[in-house]
Amino acid sequence: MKEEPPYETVRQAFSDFLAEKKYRNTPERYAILEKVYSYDGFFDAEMIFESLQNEYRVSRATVYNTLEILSEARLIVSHLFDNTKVRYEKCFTKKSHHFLICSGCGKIKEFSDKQISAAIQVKNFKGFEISHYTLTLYGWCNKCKRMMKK
Amino acid sequence: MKEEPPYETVRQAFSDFLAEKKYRNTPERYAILEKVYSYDGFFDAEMIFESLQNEYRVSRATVYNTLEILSEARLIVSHLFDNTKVRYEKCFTKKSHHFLICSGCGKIKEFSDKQISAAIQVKNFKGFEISHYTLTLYGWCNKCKRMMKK
DNA sequence: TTTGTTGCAAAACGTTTGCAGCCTC
DNA sequence: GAGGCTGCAAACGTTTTGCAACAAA
Repeated sequence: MKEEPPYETVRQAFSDFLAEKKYRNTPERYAILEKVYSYDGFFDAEMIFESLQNEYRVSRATVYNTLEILSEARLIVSHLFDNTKVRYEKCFTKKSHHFLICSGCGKIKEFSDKQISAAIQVKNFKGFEISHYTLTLYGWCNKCKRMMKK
Repeated sequence: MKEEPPYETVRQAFSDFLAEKKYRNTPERYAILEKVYSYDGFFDAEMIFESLQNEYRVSRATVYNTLEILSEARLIVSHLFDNTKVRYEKCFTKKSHHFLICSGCGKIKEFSDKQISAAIQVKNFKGFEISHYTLTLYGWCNKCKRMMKK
């Protein structure tokens, strides 16, 4: 599941993306990219904002703006598991995201499955070019299933 | 894609669910169920609240509470396509929801695919019982793809 | 020099909560 | 009668906005 490229590659990809889109190179954007890539699991806008406070002066507005750009660049993906806030994870070029969510305790587990990926990749939509996808399975873990029966 | 049961069946299923969970039968809950099942596409909490105002006195709190119960009962499914609000659709016993979303214009299209469904149903997670799932494919429709290149 | 980007603070938005009173069971 | 459920309005937390100042190109 871990095939992370060296940070320099990520930074270069971001730089290329900014150039291509004619967006400006600002130190804030690179500071946020670096922070973002220091997380291994999910993170949200507030986490990035807070943890940058000690090292760099950035506003919330810029954090939100930059996370948007990083999503466009597909260097991160956003997930809306519940309605409380947007959560992100770095993804570089990863195209597929598979989750298992327990409706009882809300625990989120990532998984991967070659059969499923293959079935999805094979599908061809005319007039639509797929960039990435998310599959979310909802259900009940054993622990919650037991509790439900009581 | 339309295999909708008669409304009486839905109402009965709801009534059974309430009984099973020892939730009370209130007129508000049935009024909301009826309104919910009058929509063919997506709806949100505010839409239900507003359109009930003319016929019935219900509070927003009750609408939110009832939509939660209807989700538990799996008579509706909730979707978080963007971070603005929760959207619902009736679903009765439908287990799978497949969407195509254009990252340019945000248009959402539903589709179905037997191969993909089969690959997912076949998967067996020990210690986890799947109730339903959502597959969301992101990409670019032709129109937006063209605009992007300019 | 132009104008995209920033920080700041206020505002917006959907949703949740606390509480007194109501109505199922 | 007990307590789950209701309406109401205020509160909440995340995200967006407006604007003046700044700095990348």
